Amino acid sequence: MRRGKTGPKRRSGCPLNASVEMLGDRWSLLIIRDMILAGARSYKQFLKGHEGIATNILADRLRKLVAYGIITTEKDPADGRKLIYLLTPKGIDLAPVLTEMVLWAAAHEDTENQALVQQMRADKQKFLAGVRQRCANRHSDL
Amino acid sequence: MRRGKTGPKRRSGCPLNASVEMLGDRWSLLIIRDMILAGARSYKQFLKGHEGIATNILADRLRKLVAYGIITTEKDPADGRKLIYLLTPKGIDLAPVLTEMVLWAAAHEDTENQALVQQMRADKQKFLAGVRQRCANRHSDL
DNA sequence: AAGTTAACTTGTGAAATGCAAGTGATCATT
DNA sequence: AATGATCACTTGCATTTCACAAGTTAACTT
Repeated sequence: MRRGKTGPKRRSGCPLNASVEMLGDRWSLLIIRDMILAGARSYKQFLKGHEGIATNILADRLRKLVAYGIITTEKDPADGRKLIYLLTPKGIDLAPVLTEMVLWAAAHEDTENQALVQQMRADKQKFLAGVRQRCANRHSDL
Repeated sequence: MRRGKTGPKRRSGCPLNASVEMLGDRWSLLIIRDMILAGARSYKQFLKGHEGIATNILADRLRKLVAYGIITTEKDPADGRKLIYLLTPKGIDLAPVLTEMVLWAAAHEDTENQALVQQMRADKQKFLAGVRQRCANRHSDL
C-alpha cells in the first residue's frame, strides 16, 4: 500500500503501470517463477534456468527485485560465498499473476509443462495455497 | 492451444516464458489495458494514453499484437483514414492477467484508480463478466 | 599452498527505445 | 477544385538496454 521511497517517479499512477514498470521485461517474472515453482535460491541456480539469462542481466534484475522489495538476500550460514535469495510476502503475492499468465499461454499457445497447467486449472486456490506453504517452508529451513 | 506458425523459436516451452515473450515489455499490457478498460480503438487514442508512448513504439507494438493474434484491425466504414483496433478472444482472455497485476500493485504500492481496484476486489468474477460484455458490445456496434 | 566455486563486474558490439520531424492518404471546408 | 486539417504511420538519430565473453574477488576444499 505504501511506497518506501517514492523513487524515480512513475510514468503514471495506474496500478497496472506500476506492475509493468517493476516486472515488464523479459526476465524478472522468469526469475520469480524459478523461485516460486522450482525453489531456486542461489545465483547459480538462476543462471541454470531453462532460458539462459546472461550473468550481468541476472545481477541487474536481482538488484532491482531487492530494491522493489520483492526478494531479499541473506548470507548462507553454511558457506560464506553463497547468498540466499528469498521471496518477500510481496514476492509470494505474485503467484496469482504468474498463474494467470501461465493459464493464458497454455490456453492459446503450444506450450509444455501441462502437468503444472492441469494442477492450476483443477483448483487454483489449492494450488496457490500449496505455493505459499512451500515458500514458508523455505524460510524456516535455514 | 495450437500455434499458427511456430515463428522464431521460443527460448523455452514454458507457458510463462511464452507469455513473457509476447507481453513482457513496458508497453504491450498498457495498450491492452486501454482497450479493455478505456475502450480505446484507434491509434490516436493509444497515443493519448496516460503514459505517453512514442509513435514508432506504438506502431511496432500494435504490429506485434496483431501478429500474436491478440488484436485485429478493421477499416472504419465511416472514415477511410481510420483503422479500428479490436481485441480478439485471445486478447480479451488477458483480462484476468491484468486484474491480478492491478490487484498486486494496489496491495503493495501507492497507486491511483482505487475505484477500479475496489470493484475488482469486491467481485472478481463479476468484474470479468462485465469486461467481456463490454468488449462484445464494441464488436457489434460497428 | 593450489585449485575450485560462488557471485559478481567489465568490455564490447548489437539491438531496442525515445524523441522530433516528415510522409501520404483521406476528410472537411471554402 | 483547392486548402488545410487529421489520421496512421515512417524515418533519422542519439541514448539506453541487452547479450555474449572474459575477468575479478572472496571464500571454500584438498
